[in-house]
This record gives sequence, C-alpha cells and structure tokens, in this order.
Amino acid sequence: MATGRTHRPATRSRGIPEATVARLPLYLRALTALSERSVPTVSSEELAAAAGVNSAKLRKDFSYLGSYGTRGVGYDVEYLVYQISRELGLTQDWPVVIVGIGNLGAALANYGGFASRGFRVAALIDADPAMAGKPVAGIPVQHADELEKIIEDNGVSIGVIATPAGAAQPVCDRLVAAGVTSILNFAPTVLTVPDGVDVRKVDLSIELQILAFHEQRKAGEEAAAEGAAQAAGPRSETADKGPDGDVPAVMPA
Amino acid sequence: MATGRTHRPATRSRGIPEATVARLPLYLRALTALSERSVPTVSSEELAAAAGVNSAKLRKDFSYLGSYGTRGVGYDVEYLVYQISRELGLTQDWPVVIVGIGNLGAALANYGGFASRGFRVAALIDADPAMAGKPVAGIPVQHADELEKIIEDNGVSIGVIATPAGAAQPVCDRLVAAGVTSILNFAPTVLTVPDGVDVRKVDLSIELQILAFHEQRKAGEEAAAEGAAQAAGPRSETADKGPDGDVPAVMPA
DNA sequence: ATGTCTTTGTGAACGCGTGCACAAAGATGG
DNA sequence: CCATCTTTGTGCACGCGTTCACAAAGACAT
Repeated sequence: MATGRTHRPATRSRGIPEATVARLPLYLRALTALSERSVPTVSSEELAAAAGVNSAKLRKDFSYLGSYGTRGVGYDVEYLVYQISRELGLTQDWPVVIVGIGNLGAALANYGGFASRGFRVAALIDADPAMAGKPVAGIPVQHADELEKIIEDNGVSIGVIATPAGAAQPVCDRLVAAGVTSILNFAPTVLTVPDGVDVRKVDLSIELQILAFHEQRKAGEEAAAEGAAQAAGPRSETADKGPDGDVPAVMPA
Repeated sequence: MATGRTHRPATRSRGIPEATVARLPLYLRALTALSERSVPTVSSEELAAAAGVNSAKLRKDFSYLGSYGTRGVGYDVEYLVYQISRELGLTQDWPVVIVGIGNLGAALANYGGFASRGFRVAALIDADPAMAGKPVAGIPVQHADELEKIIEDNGVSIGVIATPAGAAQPVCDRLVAAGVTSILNFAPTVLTVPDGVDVRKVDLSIELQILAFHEQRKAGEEAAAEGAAQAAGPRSETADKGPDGDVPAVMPA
C-alpha cells in the first residue's frame, strides 16, 4: 500500500526545507509591512521579532535562498521582498477556483488576502443549480458541470475545496483529473490523491480540539498545583475557570 | 504545525508529544465514522488508512495514551472514542466566543463542526454598533464593549479572532486580560501573548503561498525534465526558473 | 492444553529542525 | 590603510518525531 500519499514529498524541494518554506510567507508579510513604511534595511534580529521567530532560525532560513544580506548592515528590504516573492512563485499570477460556495466558500471569495498577492479567483463553483449565475464577491457562481471546462480554459492548477465533507473527495477527484495539482481543503475529510498532487488541510475543529487539550491540561495542572516551584507567572490569578461543573476525573498514572 | 507563539513550552504535555496531540482529532473523526457504522473493532492498519497516516505511527500515538488495544484483534471502537474524547477534553463543553463577525466570522458561526462536539458558541462579538443585536446563526451579535463581561459571565477560556489584521492584537489583549487562555487566530498577524496562553493560527494566504511554492517547483522540474545536465549543480541558480515570461516587474514599491 | 496466527506495543536507529556560538565579512572611523 | 565594531552565515550538537522490525500477547482452532 502506497502510504506515501498526500503529505511530505520527502524530497526536500530544491534543497529548501519544508519548515523553511512554511515560514517564508511570514517573513514576506513582515517585510511588506516594512516596505510600506519605507524602511530600507532590517537586521535579522528586528525581522525575526516582527515575524515571531528566532533570529538564528531566520538567518538559516535565508541562507537556503542565498546570501542576500550584508554583514554589519542587515538585509535590504525591497530586495528581500523580491527574492522571497520569486522563490514562492508569487511573481506570477495563480488562477484559483473555489468549489462549494456556502458560508465558508463565500467568505473565502470575499477574503481580500486572495487577490492581494499572486492569486486571482478565476471562478466560483457550486453544485446547487439555484446558485448558478448569482454573483458572490462580484463573481458569478458557475455550476459544477462546468468544472472541467473552467479548469482547462483558465489553466487552473490550484483548487480550494469548501464543500461539505461528503462532497470533498469526489470534487477532489474531478479537480485532479482536470489538471489541478495543488489543493487547499477546508472540508473535514482526509483526501486521497495521486502522487504529485499536494494537499494542504485547514480544519477548524481540529485546531479547536488541540486547544481544548491544552486548555484541559492547564486546568488540571492548576487544580493540582500547590507546591510548584514554577517561576512567577504573570497570570492574573484567575479564581476558577471551570466552565460548567463537571470536573474531569483525575488523571491516571 | 505547532503555532504556539513565543516558545513551545518544551514541556511535553503530560508526556504526550505535541505531534501526537495534533493527530488525535484525526483519529477521533475516523473512529466516529466507524462508530456510526456500528463497526465494533478496528485494526491499527485499517484505522491508519482511514486517518491517512502510517500504522506504526498510529500505534505509537495510542501507546502514549495507554494500552487500549487487544493483540490479535485490534481496538474497540467505542472505547477508543471515549478515551480520545476524554484525553482531548471533549467530554466537557467548552464555551467559545467569536470576535469579528464579518464574512469569515459569520461563516464560522454557522459552521456545524463547532457545536457538534465539545464546543458551544457562547457569544458573537463585533465592534460595529450596527451589528449589535442582529442575529447570526441564531445568535444575536453583541457589541465589543461587552467583551469582558461576556468572557467572565460565561467562563470562556477559548476565543476565536476573525477580525481584520489591525484589530487582532488589541482584541487578543482584551481577551487575555479577561481570562481567555487559548486563542484561535484567523487574522493575518503574529499575535503576542503572555506565557501560559496558547495561540493557534489559521492563515489562508500562507497556505496558498506554500502551495504556490510547490506548484512552481513542479512546473520548473517539468520544464527542465529534458535537460539531464543537472548532475553536479548543487547551486542551480538563476537560468531556469520561470515557466512563463521570467522576471516580471517587481511588486509595486 | 498446545500450537498457530494475528496484531499490538515498543526498543532502536535515523533524519530533520532548532538553537548556540563563533569565525568571516564588510562597514565605519581615525 | 588599519583598527574596531556590527551583523551575517554556518558548523555543530541536541532533541523530537518517524519508521522499522520484532518480541510479547492474546484469539482461535484442533
């Protein structure tokens, strides 16, 4: 069974570690803000603070791109913006389709961050015939029957799935068959795709559940913390945050 | 994808690795589906396939929770659902507030995944007075002035930020000051929070940019597929990179 | 009861990512 | 031109996470 699906290509893309790639957009955002304030150069320390990372990590990240800094001075903001944009492929315009124009799909279509840099909403697609023709975010919704034609006509290679869970896999299959090779999935399902297709998942309930785990842990520690030699926490000493009774059973060892 | 700002506490939460915690919701979802189909037991191999992970990884993940399987048989679905739910803290109900009821906030409020398991939308909050009182997803929007009171009255410890980028940090500060210790941030900003507060980030444009990077790489490889002169070139700089007209005008300065 | 067969649970090896600490590089001033 | 000071770029070590491979555990048949 080929389990090497959906995730890590294992092949470090052009020598740039995946973890670094994931941080480049963060740096780019911070740099863009600096650029708008006409800041000419920035040190690794300053930029790292703005991006919320370690400065050594930032320097190492940039070292994978090349030596774009000047010792004793720092990095040229404009130049770095260009280099990172180029590396991320944002100097070209990526047409994107959004499939599933419900609450979330509509919100995504209206999201400014899309069109802002490098991405253009090429089409909105929904399976509901009643939606067809209705404009959302200024773009008329097209029926799912047109999916293949839209993909091919616009040369779309990135698709966003915002359908209900049940429709996600079939939609994904059709997107891939039509030529899409990158998918951003908002549906709460594990998508199966052939090799060579990248899938990234954005899952609200998973994020919430992870937060709940830590929240529960904090509550548990707090309740069981008497003689902790912990450094003084700047916590506002909350009385009790027990939501609604029901204290969870004590943790087993 | 540990977005725990500042520093990851390094303290492996109760011995359960962060990476494992991030996968538990995935397992839980797969198990719930099996439960609804009244499947009594499942092997690590089957469950791993359903969750899209390696079976060895799944077994190791479960081993951190305890020995809940039966050798030669597999795992009892119902029992495992309960154990994971308990571990994630989903046996209690977490009141959640959503701040910023724009397109995205409204979509989140309508999202079924919220109320489904363990989470309850306690309040919708927006800074626009015109929104106050207007029902969204059956819940009347409340004005931001009420934020602190809402948090305290409902014992809210998890907040969702869906405001514009500029408002995110101030809102975050107020949430934290009022007692929130876990934040799910949809605004494209790096949030700064005191120790003890967990932040997870969901950033659409970052995800898209990561996809664009891989997409560009695929296109580049494809274009250079005929050239076998890539033997000893560790630093294949410049030359071939743009599938289309290369080096377009730099971004607006 | 005994043997066989299935599947778990885990010890160990490996690889990736992170952070430290420092030498090299270049700017700046005398 | 030389000395000093700042900041980059990176070698190295460490720890986390993943994967392999296998022994232990239990079910099931005879």
